Amino acid sequence: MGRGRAPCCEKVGLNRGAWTPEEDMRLIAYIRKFGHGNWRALPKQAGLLRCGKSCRLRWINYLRPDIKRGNFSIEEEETIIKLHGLLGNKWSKIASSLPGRTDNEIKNVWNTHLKKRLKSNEQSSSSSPTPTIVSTANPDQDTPSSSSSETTSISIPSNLDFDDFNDSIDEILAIDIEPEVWNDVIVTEEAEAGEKRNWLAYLEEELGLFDDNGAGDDDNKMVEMVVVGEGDPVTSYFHKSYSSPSPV
DNA sequence: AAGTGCTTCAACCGCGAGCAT
DNA sequence: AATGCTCGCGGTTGAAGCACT
Repeated sequence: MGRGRAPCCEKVGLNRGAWTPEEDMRLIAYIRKFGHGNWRALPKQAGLLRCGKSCRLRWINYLRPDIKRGNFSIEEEETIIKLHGLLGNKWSKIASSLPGRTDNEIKNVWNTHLKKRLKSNEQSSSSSPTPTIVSTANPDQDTPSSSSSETTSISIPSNLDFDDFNDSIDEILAIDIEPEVWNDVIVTEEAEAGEKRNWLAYLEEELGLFDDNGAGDDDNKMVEMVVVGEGDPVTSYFHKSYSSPSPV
């Protein structure tokens, strides 16, 4: 308090809401090349119409390479429950004990799954002689069972080789680009990379990502910007964003 | 098939902490 | 010591997807 909170950004003229694949690509590419010394200055330098806070959040929670995507294992859930019992809503502290997991993700898991489960367990334990606290209701998979989209990730075919695409990104990154001209480089050169077209065709065919009713160029561009490399943040993005292949 | 309600989770908001000046 | 600035955290929101009717 009394420390004069500066507005995180001028909100006018900045994008808000869901990140587009192109924005993700810009952010990833910029951070891979220049790092993120100053979040406030980053979006301008990277040519992003986002506030620094938004960039930071996107990177931390979603794009950084060491993010572990996918559902939480039983062990992870047990850890969360234990640590929450000790620490309360100290999500970042809890997250530090779960490598690859973010505070935001843990918070969501707690609020959507674990809290409810504990509650129902408490209720059932008061009426049942066998109180079992922690465990997912779905032992067949390492996901908490609940409704709908528990299985949000698809399994990428093992023969997919992301390295090719990653190489082209590396080539781009090897070019000494002034941040001011970053815009043009990303959008033109990279978008023209021929091998990406092959990737797209391959992915669409293999994964049935799109129905062919003319989803439009934008949708195609989505995938184009999304597939980067195994273990790469964008692959994680891919998992999330295209988790429910539409039946072809 | 369409409508409605529920669930999930990515993203936003506001605040406090901590560092620099 | 006071002030300004950035970063990180935790709470909350709302769009999208899903299940149910």
